Amino acid sequence: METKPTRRGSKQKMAVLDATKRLSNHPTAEDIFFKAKEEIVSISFSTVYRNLGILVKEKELIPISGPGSEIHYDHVINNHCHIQCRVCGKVRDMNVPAVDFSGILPSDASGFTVDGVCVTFTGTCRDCQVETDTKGEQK
Amino acid sequence: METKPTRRGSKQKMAVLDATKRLSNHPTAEDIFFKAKEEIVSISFSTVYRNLGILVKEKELIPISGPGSEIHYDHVINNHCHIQCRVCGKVRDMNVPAVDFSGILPSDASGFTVDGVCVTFTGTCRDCQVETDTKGEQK
DNA sequence: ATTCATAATAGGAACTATTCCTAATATAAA
DNA sequence: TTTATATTAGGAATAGTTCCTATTATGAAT
Ligand SMILES: [Mn+2]
Ligand SMILES: [Mn+2]
Ligand SMILES: [Zn+2]
Ligand SMILES: [Zn+2]
Repeated sequence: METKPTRRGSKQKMAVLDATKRLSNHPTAEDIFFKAKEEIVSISFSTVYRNLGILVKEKELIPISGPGSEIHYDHVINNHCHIQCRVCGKVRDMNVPAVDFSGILPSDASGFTVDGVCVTFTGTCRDCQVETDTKGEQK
Repeated sequence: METKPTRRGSKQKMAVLDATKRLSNHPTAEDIFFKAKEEIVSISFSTVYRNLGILVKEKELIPISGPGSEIHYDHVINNHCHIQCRVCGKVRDMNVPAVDFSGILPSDASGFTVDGVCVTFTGTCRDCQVETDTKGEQK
């Protein structure tokens, strides 16, 4: 039996993946929407969200959720750590070794089976450190 | 100059903290609301949220945000790790050493100053492992 | 005790990120 | 070309949280 020769990525789906890769700094769905719009002016928010969900399932992207309400997306899918600014919400990579969860037993994990780990540091980015009078709103 | 002898905790604030402690398993705002309601029948969601915010600022509680949309609260405020069920969203403690972030330099952190770290494993809790026919909806 | 200023509350509206729904359109197979 | 299905754009709905406001509780000063 063949693996079904199902439809390849649609133009929109590819635009979403491309936009995420070109933005590269852990963009939000909104960031991705506007970047993808540069390629496909008619693309909708709905389509971006749907394809982000698909791309996460296909392990082309990783979702990063932190203290802020928005989900950020990462096209670098290996296990690494992030830091998020408490003030402006921006997410960057952390240059520290990632936590290894391969040896964890269910007994360590309250009976859960473990399939991943997300290490997110919190702090203040350089832009937001410059006093609170210029309010840090940049991405 | 004295530290202002400001108002102690209100009845509602204490009820919120108490409810969180008695629930103990990383309850959500909604869980806390219903538990606090057992003590103060008139308490409102608004009051629960406001006091949760205050208690977090006062470091009486820690907020835990993960893949699911809801914030969970922990009255155990030392630095430890959690695991969240992908299916039902429940949060439990992880019996593994917490990540130490005290020695991290700004150079490791893309120029951020670091003030905390949140290590959240993901997986499937025991209740949600029993096939997908009994859909795992319990807390 | 009464007055006063202020802190906190209950209730509900507003907000926001995300998901869901639907009719229209694009695509690939037959 | 016809048909079946996948995907889309757009907008409505949802859900968790925050914000607003009139009312009530509290403690200090009189
Ligand atoms: Mn990354
Ligand atoms: Mn805990
Ligand atoms: Zn910042
Ligand atoms: Zn579960």
